[in-house]
Amino acid sequence: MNYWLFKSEPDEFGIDDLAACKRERWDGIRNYQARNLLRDQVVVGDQVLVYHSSCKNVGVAGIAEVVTEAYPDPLQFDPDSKYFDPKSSPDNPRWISVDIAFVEKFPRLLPLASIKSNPQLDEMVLVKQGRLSIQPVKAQEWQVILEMVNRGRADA
DNA sequence: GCCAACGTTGGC
DNA sequence: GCCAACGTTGGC
Repeated sequence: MNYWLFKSEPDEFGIDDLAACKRERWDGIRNYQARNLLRDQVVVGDQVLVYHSSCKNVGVAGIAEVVTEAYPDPLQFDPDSKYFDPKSSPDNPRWISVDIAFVEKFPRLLPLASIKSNPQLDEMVLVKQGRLSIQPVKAQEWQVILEMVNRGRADA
């Protein structure tokens, strides 16, 4: 079982949307590094930190679980979608998706600033290579993050 | 809205 | 295959 961090823009689709629909296709990935991780390493049962980016409060908002293998992202074939890719074709799809299911919304968002200020998380991909939209998370990093979230819970 | 970091494209 | 130009991401 692997741990990941998936980025979303809460204005488009955030943890609350996932909590409401329980399960959703994670689509629109248009970066090769992220695509390769989805294709080669993400498997059913993997745990995912849902991260909110490009918004007022950036940080980790909750947890989801991978519930399908990678399959072609249908948006790449839809001319009306902003994720349409004219260079892709159904017999040789370029982009893929997985489905994820809602697990938990944190009582409080864990801000990026808190993650950056924790020396135990210095090596996180989020800190070192912030732009990648699908990121591997080490088991140890996952633990540290959950501990930070749980401390916040106790304060609440 | 600015800007740094990074990814992609395309000419050569 | 290099590299300059350009586009995008995303924190602040």
